[in-house]
Amino acid sequence: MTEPGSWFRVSGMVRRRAEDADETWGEPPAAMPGLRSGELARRAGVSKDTLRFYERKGLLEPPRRTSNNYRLFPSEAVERLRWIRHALAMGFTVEELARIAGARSQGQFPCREVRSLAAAKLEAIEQRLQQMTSFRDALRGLLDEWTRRLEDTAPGQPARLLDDLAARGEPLAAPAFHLKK
Amino acid sequence: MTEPGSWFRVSGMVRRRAEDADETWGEPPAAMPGLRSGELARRAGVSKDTLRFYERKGLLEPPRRTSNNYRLFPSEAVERLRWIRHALAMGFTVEELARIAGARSQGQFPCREVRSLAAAKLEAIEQRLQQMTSFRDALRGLLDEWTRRLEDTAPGQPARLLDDLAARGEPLAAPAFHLKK
DNA sequence: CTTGACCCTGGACTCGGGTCCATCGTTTAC
DNA sequence: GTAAACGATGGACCCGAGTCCAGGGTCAAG
Repeated sequence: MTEPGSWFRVSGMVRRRAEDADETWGEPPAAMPGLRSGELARRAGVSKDTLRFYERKGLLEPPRRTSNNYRLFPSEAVERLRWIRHALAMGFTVEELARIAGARSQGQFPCREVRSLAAAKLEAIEQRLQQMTSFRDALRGLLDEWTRRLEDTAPGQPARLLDDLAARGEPLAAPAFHLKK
Repeated sequence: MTEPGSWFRVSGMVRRRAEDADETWGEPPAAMPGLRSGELARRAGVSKDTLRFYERKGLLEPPRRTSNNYRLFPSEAVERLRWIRHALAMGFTVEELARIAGARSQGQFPCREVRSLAAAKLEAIEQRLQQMTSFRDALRGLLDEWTRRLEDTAPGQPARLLDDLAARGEPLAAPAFHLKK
């Protein structure tokens, strides 16, 4: 179509500004004005779809586009994604991060909110830890007993292990944590 | 619309069998042949929908029906639901329970499987606990630091708390646990 | 005859954090 | 000129454990 190196877009659309010099294929140049999605995805260790997802959710602000509508992320986006991933790992939700990111892009620095959010997470996690710990203890006890019982039971015979569960009073713990996949 | 073929309700009603004597309203009679869904749901502390759900999933075996197609559960179902709830709380999945229940209704007693499943759960939980614990420690440390930093920062000024996250190496912990709802 | 309490059904919806897909456009290499 | 490799898009789909809904049937009492 148009020759590489000096290409105009048919009607109007004048490209060929110095900045765009690197909007071309090949190696990611050192002083490139930005990263395309694939590149960013690779560097940040997430999928391109995830990038789009974050963008939709307002967690990543819409990057500028090259003339052919490709996303061109600033290289800081890599860092941004790092903290997104850390924060998610911390238990922040995408929505919370979106709020923070939103405030930040409004020029605010919602650090106090961030901190109180984090404090709340800590709280939640402590609680969860307690639950899980007592749950683990109960489970461990149960297992020990089952093991003993199985030793006394001929193979193929019922040991009715599960009935022990029903025998206990309330459920061991609230089913409040999801073991993920 | 009287589903054809299911429990043939021909032109006349085939009611009035001795067993159906109690299929009537009012108090749950003492020696009733079974519980209707609402009653069971209430006694077991789950919703009727949940009962249907468990039934669909093979976790509860299909109860017999009264002549008007109402479910009539044996009263042991209450116990059954107790262990279901306990087991779910333990981290068993519905599917696992369905397998166990299936084996059991085949006349097998998969106690050893049950135990090893439980052992796996314990394992998973221990792991999760470790993750969460180290995560909590990191988060706590971060919070402390943030607090200190905020004290040194004028209100409205950036403290860039989140940047700390990105500064760290790998994500604090795998985002492997869901904090539920 | 109506009201209200109870029951049935299949299928859609929920939540969170993405993933997958079909279909399309753009650029480079053979 | 044509395939390969990248990019874009909206929308459907996934997991798990249920919940909710619309549209019906059944029964006793007033």
